[in-house]
Amino acid sequence: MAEQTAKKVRTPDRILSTALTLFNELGEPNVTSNDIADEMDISPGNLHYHFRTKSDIVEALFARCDDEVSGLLSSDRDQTMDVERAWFQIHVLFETMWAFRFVYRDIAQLISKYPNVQRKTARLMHRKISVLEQGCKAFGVETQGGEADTLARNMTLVVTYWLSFELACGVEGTDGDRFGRGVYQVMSILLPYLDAESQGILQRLASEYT
Amino acid sequence: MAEQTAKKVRTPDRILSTALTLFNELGEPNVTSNDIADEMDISPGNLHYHFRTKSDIVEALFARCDDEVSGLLSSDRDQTMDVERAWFQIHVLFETMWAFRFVYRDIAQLISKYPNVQRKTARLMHRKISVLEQGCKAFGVETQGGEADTLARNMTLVVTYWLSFELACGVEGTDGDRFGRGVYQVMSILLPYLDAESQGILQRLASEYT
DNA sequence: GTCTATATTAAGATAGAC
DNA sequence: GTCTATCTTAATATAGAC
Repeated sequence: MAEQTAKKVRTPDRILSTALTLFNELGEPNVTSNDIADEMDISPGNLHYHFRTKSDIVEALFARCDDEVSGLLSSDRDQTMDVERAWFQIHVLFETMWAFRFVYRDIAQLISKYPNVQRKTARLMHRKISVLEQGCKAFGVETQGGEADTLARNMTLVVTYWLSFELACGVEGTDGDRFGRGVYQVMSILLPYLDAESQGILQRLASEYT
Repeated sequence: MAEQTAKKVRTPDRILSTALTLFNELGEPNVTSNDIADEMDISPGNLHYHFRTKSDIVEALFARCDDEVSGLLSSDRDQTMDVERAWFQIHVLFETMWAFRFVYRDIAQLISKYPNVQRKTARLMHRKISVLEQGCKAFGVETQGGEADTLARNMTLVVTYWLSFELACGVEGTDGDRFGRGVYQVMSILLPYLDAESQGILQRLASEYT
């Protein structure tokens, strides 16, 4: 044990982080298990010793992604809500999704191949909607007539597919501050429902971050 | 020629329509050229005679999809705009996208595999944004400060990814009137910017179609 | 135009030595 | 734990007969 901690990063972890890098860069379907082994300078046999199949790697990474996003959704629930906090939380969400962007890019493909992904994704989507609906209500959006639900669905959709959308539009991969635009795009759905002061804060944040 | 029109549908067309059905049902990456041949009860060799590669089939279908959506975007530009017309046009857009849903489901994958798809998709996205921006302006959304642009981007995003979103949420495939919700979801972004009368019409349409 | 039969390639998985 | 070498399978592409 003491020896293990002293040693370099364990091979299983290196496999996962190398796979994540390649998946993000090239798309999961375009990366073979041999590509991963090559990139790490280990043999395919060795890779197979740690993860019997490529599916195991994908599912491990997906589970990690699901955990991290899930964690973000459950934090700070009893805090008071204001525009700055919302901006910040959505920004953090984007950072995490960026770290696992292959998941969101190829989600349909992953869903059709892995039953676990299908289940967890549906669950997470509904949690996102519900968290954002609470957020909308905290900003005073009407609760009767389902307006908060409609808004929350749109916000969830924009959060989830913003990176895919930029890819489809052919936006260059300036990974630096690419999230500002996305955060604003999400928050702008809420804009007409905010009071004048909050609107001002949102506009200020937008001009600072884009 | 006269003989051809008398005959049954030509094989190349049957290949395309069978491929489209299977791609939509199972996802393009999960359908092999042999699956297509099997489904049609022709031999793989015969299929290959008409389309040298599977890529050729995919690109032909994508081009057709691009053409149809493109056509919808350029129609009726000088007509006056009202809520009912907008609703109808977005509904037609959904129907076409539904007919080619494999394209939108696996767009990232297609983009990374086919350079043509990348180019055409980026172009189409920008046209969508621009058409919807004109629409927003026709409904009186402020043109200074880029509000119309922000709204149009969100609407484009929701139009484009609504079907993927429902898939990810685990919504059952009730292909009947599944578009009403989507159309409302798109139009709801515009809702706060409409005058009272238009808002009423939109709400009526929403309750009729969902 | 359509078939049968076969070749090519590449991904994924395994066996056994070190 | 790691390697080399090999096997299986499946997708795709081709050749040549009818």
